[in-house]
Amino acid sequence: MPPAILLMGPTATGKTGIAVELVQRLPLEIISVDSALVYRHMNIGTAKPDAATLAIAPHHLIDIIDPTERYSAAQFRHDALRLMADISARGKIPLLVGGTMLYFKALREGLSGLPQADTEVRAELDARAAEIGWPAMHVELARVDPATAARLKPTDPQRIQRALEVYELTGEPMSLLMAREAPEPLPYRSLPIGLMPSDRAVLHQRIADRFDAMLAQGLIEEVKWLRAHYELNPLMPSMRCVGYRQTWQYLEGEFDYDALRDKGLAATRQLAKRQMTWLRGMGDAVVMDCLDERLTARVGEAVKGFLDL
RNA sequence: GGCCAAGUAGCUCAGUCGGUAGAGCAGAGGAUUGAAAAUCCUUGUGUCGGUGGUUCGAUUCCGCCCUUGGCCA
Repeated sequence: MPPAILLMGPTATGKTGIAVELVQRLPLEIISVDSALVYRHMNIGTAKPDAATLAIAPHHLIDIIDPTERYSAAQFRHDALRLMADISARGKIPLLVGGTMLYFKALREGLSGLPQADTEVRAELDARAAEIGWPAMHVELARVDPATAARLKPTDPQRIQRALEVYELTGEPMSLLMAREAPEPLPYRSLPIGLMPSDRAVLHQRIADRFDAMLAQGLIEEVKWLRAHYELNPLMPSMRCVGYRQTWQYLEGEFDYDALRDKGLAATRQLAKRQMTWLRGMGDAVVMDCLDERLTARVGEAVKGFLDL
């Protein structure tokens, strides 16, 4: 199996910097594993690498859709596998870098053969839920797919909707479809590296500094621009991204500038925490301290060792 | 200097007609299969500003002091 490097870590741990270093020294090509970097014109709030950086270190899967569109873990896996095959065929090694842990999981473990999202079915389910409420929808799910209903909380609208959607689309319970055939694991020999901060407070400080920098660089202007150029609404995945959601609310007058900062910071910290929970659950990852001064060198060593260079 | 109001969990506050107190937010831990930077679950002992007094018992009532805001000088 061809080799691949996976560099995973929470937000604000310096993943991009390391990837840019590595790609200049080793025969690697970067694939972004990030559900927010896929959006065009969402640059400041996503901490997207700038044009100069991208010129030195091109990233695949950045700027591939408009903010009115949606992406998914399945779409990512499909795109990433295609790119990885191309890169390997070119004699290079794919370096997957990012913080969207579900995408990493989907890539590594595969996904079941389920139908993709269907806008119409979702709209119907939303309309019905607006009438009877999600707990009642959960009861309905229990009738057609008891196993999935038992696994889901009546308070989790997103997953209840997905399970009902799968049933609507296929006539079969999601739990059955998922049990029917095992997902296909990643056909690559991979080195998973996970970045974690040895001191949470330092990460929180970095997050604060970075969010302040985003505000100074014009995050609010960026969101205004997006609203002026696209038909957006606050329920779209792009506008639910950390920073964008809070800025949207600020622009709607829901709270003032200080609250925007506080809520933006809290949302970023919570994101980092969830990313770390994922990482702890990935037992096979080589964990490195992102606060280590020699981190880049250590990652370089690990990669070279793995590739036998 | 005088009068008034407020001082309770990291923050914003509720409450106890006297029996040592609870929400939201934040924080922490967890889940996670086509929205995942999403969605959801679990988690709250803190000299109730300080100090005297009344009382079987005070964070709650009374006195004094301190701090903060406002008004008057």
